[in-house]
Amino acid sequence: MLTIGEFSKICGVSTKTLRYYDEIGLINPDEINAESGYRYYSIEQLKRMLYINRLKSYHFSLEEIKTMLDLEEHQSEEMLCSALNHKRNEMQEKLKAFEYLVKQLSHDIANLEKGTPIMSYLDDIEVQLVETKPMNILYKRLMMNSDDYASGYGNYFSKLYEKIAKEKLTLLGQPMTIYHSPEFNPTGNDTEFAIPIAEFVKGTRDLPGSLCAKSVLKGAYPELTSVYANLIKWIENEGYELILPPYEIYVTDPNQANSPEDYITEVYFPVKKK
Amino acid sequence: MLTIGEFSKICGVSTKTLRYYDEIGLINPDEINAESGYRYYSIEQLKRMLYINRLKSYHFSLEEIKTMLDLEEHQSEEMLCSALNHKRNEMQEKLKAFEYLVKQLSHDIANLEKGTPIMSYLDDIEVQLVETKPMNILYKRLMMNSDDYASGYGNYFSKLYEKIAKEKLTLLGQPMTIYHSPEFNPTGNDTEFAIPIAEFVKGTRDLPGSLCAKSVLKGAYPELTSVYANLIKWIENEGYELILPPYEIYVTDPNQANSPEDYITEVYFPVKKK
DNA sequence: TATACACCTTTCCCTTAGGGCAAAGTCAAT
DNA sequence: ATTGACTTTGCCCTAAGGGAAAGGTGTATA
Repeated sequence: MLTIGEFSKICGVSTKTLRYYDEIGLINPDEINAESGYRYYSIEQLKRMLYINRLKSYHFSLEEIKTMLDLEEHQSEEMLCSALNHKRNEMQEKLKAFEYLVKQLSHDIANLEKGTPIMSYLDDIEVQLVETKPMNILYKRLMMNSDDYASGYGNYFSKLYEKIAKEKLTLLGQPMTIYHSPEFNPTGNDTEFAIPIAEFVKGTRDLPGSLCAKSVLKGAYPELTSVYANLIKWIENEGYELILPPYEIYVTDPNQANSPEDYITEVYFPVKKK
Repeated sequence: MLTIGEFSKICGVSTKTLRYYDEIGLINPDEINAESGYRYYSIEQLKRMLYINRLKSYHFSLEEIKTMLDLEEHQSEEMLCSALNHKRNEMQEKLKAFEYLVKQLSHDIANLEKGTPIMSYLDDIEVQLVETKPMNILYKRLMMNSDDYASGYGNYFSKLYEKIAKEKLTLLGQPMTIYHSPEFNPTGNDTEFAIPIAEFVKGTRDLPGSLCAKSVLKGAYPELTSVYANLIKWIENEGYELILPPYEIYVTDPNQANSPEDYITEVYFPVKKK
């Protein structure tokens, strides 16, 4: 039998952690002295502890680890396997996010070394006034929550494209998103996905033309927030007001452009002079 | 002037967050109505808020962001730059760690799909009893804390190699680490770096030969914990006891082996029958 | 056998970056 | 004046422990 200190040194975990794990029932000492309250661990518990350490290194929460250990005992290996697969996908997403982060960070550093302040790109976002023509759009409008935001986009557009293909409709432009919620940003919930087409069939509507404040973003979608912010600022400063929901047009096809930095997105704010 | 709700929607940050940032002094509203306590933000504050968001996306803590914003005002761009560079290195480390993690996770999944339990490798760590010969080692013994653990290793060995080169000594084996602290694991603090050589010069000592329990690890260093744990278990089960500090021999040169999975490390526990 | 000292116990507060809820006050439109 | 949307503060909660305090144990040594 090992004292908590000995056990802790062997598995490289602090005694504090071992007491905490005892408390939440992740790993209980083999024996607890009834009088002194001293915890004693057996050498056989090492395996469990090392297993916990490994799962922790995979970024499972202690709660998840606990249920996985329970799974282990019920020998349901498929569920364990699916949990691991799920985590792997999650980690691969994070990996990609980190890669993008390092790239952008390097970009900002390069700029700063040239003497360009990091946020100066905000001043370089150009806003123009344009007059848009009315369009006939095939649309699908629904409430989005931020959960299905990432997966939802491609999904809804492909449904629209599917319909266009099946019914042999005539494509007239790039896909677009119209934000009806007052938070006109991609996590807003009342969202309309649309594609301009020629035919006036069921499921289409008119998108009226109007005077618009327009900005073009060349870069990944997270930057869109800045573009929206900038447009709002511009509208306020120039004395305009928003009269219709704003919309984005995805000029580059995400499936086709090689990297997020090359995406081109146009943002339109239908406005009139106050 | 914008209410907190309007400002929050524009920059995609919750009102709760804005109140918190006000509290910690990260971004204070341009104006606070003295009677109602309502916070009002100006459109000019957008830039600062978007800047904060960007730094947050780089995994800076709010504390760090605060000092960086102060730096900004004192126009000390070098310090800003160095902070960014430091963070980039940190993120690149994390990126590498994530890559390794995904690889190992995939490895475990593959094993599990073949029906091999994840921790079964523990049972496959072979322990042999060997008789080691005494060696003459050039050594450097010092207290390590876990901070300089990662960087320290290569450092101390290269100093030893430097001495061997300068004084034209004769190399007789691979580099090794001897753990004098009772926590015989790589974060232990009383650590001795050593390289076997032929000459009995100053700075060398005798490493006595003895009966040893030995395991060989093929894999990255984080796995060493398992090997140590396994050796301790084996010693206890077989009725041996440790009589001298354990040591590791790095059979593969980390600068030469291409990836951490190919590292070969031998772990020795000098023992005698109880 | 007494004592010193290392080790163990529990309890309480603290950490990050906010989220959730409640009670009460405020703003703007009707 | 009222309604409903918005805002205020205050309090408690999160995950995974870390740190410190006050007191009880185990064991090696004088």
